[in-house]
Amino acid sequence: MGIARLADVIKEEAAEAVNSFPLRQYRDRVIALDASIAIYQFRTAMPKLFNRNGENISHLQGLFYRTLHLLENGIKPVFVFDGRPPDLKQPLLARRAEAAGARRDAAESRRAENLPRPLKQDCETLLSYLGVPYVQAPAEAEATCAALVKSGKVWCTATEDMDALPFGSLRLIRHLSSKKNCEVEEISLPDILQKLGMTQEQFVDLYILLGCDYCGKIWRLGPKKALKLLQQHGTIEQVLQNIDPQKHPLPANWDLEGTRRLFLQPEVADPGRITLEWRDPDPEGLVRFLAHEKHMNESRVCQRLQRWQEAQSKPREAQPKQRVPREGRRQRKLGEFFPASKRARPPEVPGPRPSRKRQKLQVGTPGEAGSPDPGK
DNA sequence: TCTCTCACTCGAGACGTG
DNA sequence: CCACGTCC
DNA sequence: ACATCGAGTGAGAG
Repeated sequence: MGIARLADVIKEEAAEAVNSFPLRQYRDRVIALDASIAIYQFRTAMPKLFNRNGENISHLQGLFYRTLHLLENGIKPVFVFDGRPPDLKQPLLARRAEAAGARRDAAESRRAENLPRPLKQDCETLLSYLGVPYVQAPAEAEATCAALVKSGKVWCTATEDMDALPFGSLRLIRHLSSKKNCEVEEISLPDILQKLGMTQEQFVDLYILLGCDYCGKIWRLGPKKALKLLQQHGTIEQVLQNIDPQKHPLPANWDLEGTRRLFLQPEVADPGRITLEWRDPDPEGLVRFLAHEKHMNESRVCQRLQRWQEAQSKPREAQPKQRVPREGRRQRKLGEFFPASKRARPPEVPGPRPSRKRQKLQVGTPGEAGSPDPGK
């Protein structure tokens, strides 16, 4: 909610903290993604895709395509799942549920976990077959993403949500999708703090004044004034002593300390106890799971996997100079994806299998030879 | 008059083809 | 390169 | 087996 405001403030007052880089610069970088947000977007924002059992599989399709796109660009993604929402967020969730209407007991039972159980399990299964690690956050996913960045295990957080910044994610990238453009917007937290002349604590205060999800905001105190007053007085308490309480009433049940603590000492997964490993995607497993079990269009799955494979076998695209030694890449042929039996295939598609020869997929080991650091 | 805030609406992903 | 229709 | 979230407008207050 207050996210747009923060984006505006940053663009206007700390434009130097925002840079655009081509996606290629993130080759070999570990990037944390908020899984719940992505999945929810796939599920809601899209023409819903139903398989023959009437199950909505938009999230699988979306996650499959998007993750392969990242892998093709040499990115090492790690997905972070939301845990239990903090108590301070309950009023907001309740309001949303109420606005949504009808069912409050359903909302009640759903409070513990954001995503329906089977939905999440499907995604975890898919990620496992893709060889991509995922992390279960105890609370807000953004908080754990930030902790992973701070620990150095992860290079940056990829999200459209600005929450990661007050949580302390040093780098935040946006617009990470497979658009033609391939330009990624990177926001540097240290640069923001330096340009605004603020500490992280003051930045959190700013975020609170802008109207974060965890507590109400002060009436008639928008981005411009909030920034100016905070820079002038240092803390929200000091700001409050310098504005007219009549004109700027505080919201009810305003837990300022609790909200600050939520950002500054959030409940996160311990990065020290997390090991991130990436394996090659398992094409056979993917076809089995997506096409046979979940009834995604089989030829589409295979086509996409094949494209991924071809991209693997010629990594020269990114760096024409540095050639990956041929020995470094082990190539192995896999059996046919399609089991010899054409059973599950209803004859509705007359000629869906044009080139049989290309159905053989090869698994290549992604070159460990990395490119030098991206910007700064 | 201009700036700022707030309430509202709308679009949203990835692919292949032409 | 873009606009458009399909994905199940 | 349900409803998200931010960017972009327009009205109104200070």
